[in-house]
Amino acid sequence: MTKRNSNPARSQTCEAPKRAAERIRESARDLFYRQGIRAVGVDEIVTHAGVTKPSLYRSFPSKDELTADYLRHMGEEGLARFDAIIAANPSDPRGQLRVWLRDLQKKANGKDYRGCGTTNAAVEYPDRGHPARKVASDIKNRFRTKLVALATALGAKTPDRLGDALLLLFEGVYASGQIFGAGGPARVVLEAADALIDSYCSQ
Amino acid sequence: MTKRNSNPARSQTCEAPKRAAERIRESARDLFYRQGIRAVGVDEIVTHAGVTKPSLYRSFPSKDELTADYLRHMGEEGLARFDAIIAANPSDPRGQLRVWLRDLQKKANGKDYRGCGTTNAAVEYPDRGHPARKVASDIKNRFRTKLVALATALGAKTPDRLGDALLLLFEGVYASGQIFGAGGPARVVLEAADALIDSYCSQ
DNA sequence: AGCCTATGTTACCGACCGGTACGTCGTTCG
DNA sequence: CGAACGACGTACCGGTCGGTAACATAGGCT
Repeated sequence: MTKRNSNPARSQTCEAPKRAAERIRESARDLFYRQGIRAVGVDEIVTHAGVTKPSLYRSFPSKDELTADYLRHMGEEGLARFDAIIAANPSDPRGQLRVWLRDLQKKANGKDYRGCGTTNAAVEYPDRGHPARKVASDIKNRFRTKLVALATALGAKTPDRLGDALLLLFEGVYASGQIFGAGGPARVVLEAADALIDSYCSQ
Repeated sequence: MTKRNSNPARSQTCEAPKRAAERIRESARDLFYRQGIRAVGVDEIVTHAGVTKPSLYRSFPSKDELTADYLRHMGEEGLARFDAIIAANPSDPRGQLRVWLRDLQKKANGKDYRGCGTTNAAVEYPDRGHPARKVASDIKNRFRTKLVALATALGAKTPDRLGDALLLLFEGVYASGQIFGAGGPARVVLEAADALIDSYCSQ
């Protein structure tokens, strides 16, 4: 039996869907990221969440839409984290990037690192009409824009190109991190980024 | 291994009745690469190949093994292509890399580019015990070694690190190519590689 | 009280999944 | 010739997939 929660603060103003939907979101996020989206069935999700299938389909129209929701949440969170690091180190763009990269590198060295969930979703759903793929593309485009802004702050001669070069590095860490694990190519990302910055900012 | 049983008297060339196994291989490669492995069922493969399911299971013990075979063939081919470019431009390592990169870039600009099938397979099969994943890891390790050799030829101070930096770039092109399509970050890979080489080779 | 909303319970659907038992055909060769 | 053999197809299996219908229950609200 699932334990019943006694939630005294029951306001209808925000987030009326109290438990089930959120538990499903968390479970889906966990399972989708670790095992891949197509590899996880809805039965596994509801079991992991301690709810039942109808509860899932009351909150989400389909598995595809649940997937899109998963990507949306994770993507917005990632972009917000990026912004937070930017805000925490004002007027030091190189330091901002370093913090972000070191953080990424640390995660990429984790035993069960699985790369970027957004990129992975794009791999699993190549069809550009798929709801999950649309969200993934949106997130990636916005990240690309942020990197161009960062490259501008870094003083690049061609910021859009430095931003793209850095994006290549990021995607490289995502992929190689999950393929090679600790000790993989991701170990050089800091110095590689420095090399790119120096090259694009020198005159 | 498939049994060698071609009859010399019967076949003028291995042409007219293309063997079922080979048709299956080709179809699997086509479908797996374009749509993803988990997205393609064995029924779709045999239909596309114009054969029937038992023919598949006579040549391959399981879908997982067919997948491993697909990755093995594609990977060996890719590594051989790399070697061929190296051999075609002796004593010009930078030129070798440029040829390889320009070729990759051209493919990455294709309308339905889907990145590296090996990387994609690793994304779809995170379990390191899976036969497909094992093949993928092997191919990637060998590619990494080749890049270190190239970095050595380029005269890098720390060839293993330049090789890894270049590998990050490659994986970046694979991922961003299929996400952003033409006009994506892959457009800067040539100059980014040059920047990395210069940095790692300068003293 | 009586409703409303969110959830659980059970049972079910058709489609598709990977995989197989077994029959058939055509060639080869004693 | 005709038996043996290797290549292939027909038909089918049990399980799982995403998704749904119908009904029960429990608690908060007016």
